[in-house]
Amino acid sequence: MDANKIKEQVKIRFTEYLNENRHRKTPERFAILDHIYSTKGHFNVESLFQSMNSCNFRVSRATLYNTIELLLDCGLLIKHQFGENISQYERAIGNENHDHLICTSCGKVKEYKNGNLFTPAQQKKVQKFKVSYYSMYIYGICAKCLKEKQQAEKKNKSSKNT
Amino acid sequence: MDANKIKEQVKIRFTEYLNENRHRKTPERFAILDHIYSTKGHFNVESLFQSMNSCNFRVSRATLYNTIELLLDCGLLIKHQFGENISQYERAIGNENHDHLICTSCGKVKEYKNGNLFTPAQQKKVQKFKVSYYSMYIYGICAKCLKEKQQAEKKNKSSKNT
DNA sequence: ATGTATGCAAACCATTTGCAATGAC
DNA sequence: GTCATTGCAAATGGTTTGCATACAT
Repeated sequence: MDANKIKEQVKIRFTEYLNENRHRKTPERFAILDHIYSTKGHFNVESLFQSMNSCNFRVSRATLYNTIELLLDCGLLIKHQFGENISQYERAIGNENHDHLICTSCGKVKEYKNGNLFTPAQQKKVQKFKVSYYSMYIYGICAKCLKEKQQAEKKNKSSKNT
Repeated sequence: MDANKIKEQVKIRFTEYLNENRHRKTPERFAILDHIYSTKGHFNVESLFQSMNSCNFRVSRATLYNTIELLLDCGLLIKHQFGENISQYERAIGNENHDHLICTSCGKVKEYKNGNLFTPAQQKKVQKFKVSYYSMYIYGICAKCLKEKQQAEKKNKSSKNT
């Protein structure tokens, strides 16, 4: 039951994040996190909305967007935009890092697990997939924002102890 | 004047593409291609619209979208979506392949030219940029679409000689 | 009690679509 | 002359926003 271990871990991490940032620990937020970590593949807001409502838990789209924002911010969720105008998401933890093969004709996305060894320039055909170009996106925090964030945290902590 | 050489080349390639696909060679299409290949960085439809109209050439947004579609299809243009809901584009030829550093806080995008040597897992700090995750997107044509495309081409050629 | 989070509905805005006029073939 | 392409304006649809209500603190 590795899956449940991961669920516990991410719940702890999310709780910490909410505490640190003075956000409320609402049932909706934890339900959404749990639901997201119950599947491995990509999803979008609409499919998550359908899936949650039909299954057991009633949430509004607004809350989904809101919570997704938080999960992105604390690094538990990854956002993708594969050319379509619908944002795709996937859980960040317990998913090995993988490349994405995106067909520019039909838009289908295949995952391609290959460690970090893949160098597209050297290898023009992958799994019967004709590569036309590739992009490496590295998401993170730039120096300026990091500095601001650290200052905000410092301020936050000092006011906590007031 | 390497830039002009590139402009010539892409113009030839675009002409070939238009011929092959029985699309008309309108002045708008070539003006847009030329304009795109006059700058190196990222742009979006709005900025291209402003830039073209203010400079010299009057085009509608609809035509921009239309032409961009063609340029994407024939591999002369690359489309990016960096989390925002505005699509970004950049010329595909004469731009060395580069990674993109995207700040998840302020949304700014920096280019990071480093051949294909960069392995983020091994190197967590790049240029004072705190990496939280990365994605490699490989765009191309999947086997199914490639087959369909080849069949369509065959059909196209036979009808050409009728 | 206080004020953040939720849910609903309306607003937003990049992109797409419909259609009459234009112009490439 | 024919029909794809253009340009305009309206429609679309994912996402955001405003606000009254609910509920975590």
